[in-house]
Amino acid sequence: MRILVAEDDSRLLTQLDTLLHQHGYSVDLADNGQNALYLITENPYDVAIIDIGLPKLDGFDVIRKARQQEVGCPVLILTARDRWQEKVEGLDAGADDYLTKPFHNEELLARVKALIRRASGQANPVVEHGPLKLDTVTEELTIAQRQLELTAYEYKVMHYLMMNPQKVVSKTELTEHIYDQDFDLDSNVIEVFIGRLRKKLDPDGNLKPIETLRGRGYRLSRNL
Amino acid sequence: MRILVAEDDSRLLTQLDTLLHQHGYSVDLADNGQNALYLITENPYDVAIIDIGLPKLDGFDVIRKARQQEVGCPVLILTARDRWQEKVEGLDAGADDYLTKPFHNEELLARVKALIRRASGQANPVVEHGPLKLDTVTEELTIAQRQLELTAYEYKVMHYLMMNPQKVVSKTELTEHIYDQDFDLDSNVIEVFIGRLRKKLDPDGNLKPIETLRGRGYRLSRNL
DNA sequence: AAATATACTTACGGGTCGCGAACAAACATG
DNA sequence: CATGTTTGTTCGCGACCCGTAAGTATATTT
Repeated sequence: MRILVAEDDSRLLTQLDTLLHQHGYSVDLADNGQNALYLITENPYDVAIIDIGLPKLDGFDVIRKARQQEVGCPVLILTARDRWQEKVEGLDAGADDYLTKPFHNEELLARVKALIRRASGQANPVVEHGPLKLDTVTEELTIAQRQLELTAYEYKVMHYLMMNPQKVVSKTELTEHIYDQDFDLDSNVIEVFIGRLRKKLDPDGNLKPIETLRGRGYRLSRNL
Repeated sequence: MRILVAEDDSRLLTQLDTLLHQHGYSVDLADNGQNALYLITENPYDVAIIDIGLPKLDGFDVIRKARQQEVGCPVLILTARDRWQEKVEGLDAGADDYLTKPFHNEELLARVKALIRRASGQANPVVEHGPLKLDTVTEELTIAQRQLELTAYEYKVMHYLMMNPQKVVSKTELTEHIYDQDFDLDSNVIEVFIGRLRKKLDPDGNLKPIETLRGRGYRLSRNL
């Protein structure tokens, strides 16, 4: 999952960067509104965290202009505690949630997770698809009661697939959501991870939980 | 489905080319207005994506002159962000939708898909014809609940036929919509694909879902 | 009925794409 | 700093898909 963070206080910016990285997100950063707007229109983020008091272009405008251009990604705004009225204006501008500074890391993470879930139409933190069960809180994947040990990136791939069942997910799409800005799109990492996942999910090779559609992408098998 | 892209920024042009190719469209390119106008009057595109700021002949003129010559194909115009007022003039000139640069790839694809659907009078992403059901999101075809595995080109042929039921579709028409400019029209690929489709759709040969009208083309059987 | 045109079938080659194995690099851990 | 794990690259093999071409069948015309 890929997140945009727009915040001008550089201390807080790096803090958010490391925090989100630690929790497995890919992060792009902006320290002013112009840049934030550019990034959010150019890349498919799963969440954007935007401070209201940004230089060059304030957070409200970033959101409004992004929404004008039909950017659908969930937006979480940050406001100073003594400016809580701003939350109303922010939500009007098209934000989805807000948080007043200062905040607990856990609080932020929880909101982010909630937004991602809501966006994918999953109210529940446990995503199921046939015998597959993915608990997004504990990051555990089980297949037919058998629990699997996934590495961080294996988890990311699986997570994205489970969030988009019944859909053909191209390798580019996966790459764009799992890595940040500058990553070589011609790499074959995705193929490698799909391979590793298949081996773990289905060592004997009779279930075929991940289907390949030549030239188009991957899809979770519907008959499991 | 075949698309014309008219854009003078060569970076963006190639980006659009690859993006659309990745998603299974045939693409013709123009980097100036004159060429764009020539191509759009000469070929049956399913969508045209036209930048307003084209050299030699601007996007407005391309659209106006094309409409004068009764070119009916849906047009999506691209405008710079700070020129978003142009959208009004563009829509007046005969465009069907607009998008401001920069934009999300996903956004563009969504618009293109919507235009194609709208043009064929299909509001719904699932096209049905008798026992045939084609989901344009997952690219899955089912016939009487039985799901078929189609290859990329088999899908394209089927898609075009389903978008034009009750109509005789000639081989040339199919070729023109499925391939781009330089493709040998004397080839018999279409016949081959029709054959492959028939075998998959109707292995026993009693339904005859695709009829041949000798000398004129093919049509989906109306009594299914 | 023969000749011709059109469509269908089949088989094959070229090329692309995806997969797996092995290796290298980056990172984490003690 | 040494060791083990995770991540990402390279490369060769194999499978699949596309398009061609040649031969066969079926319709249409003469």
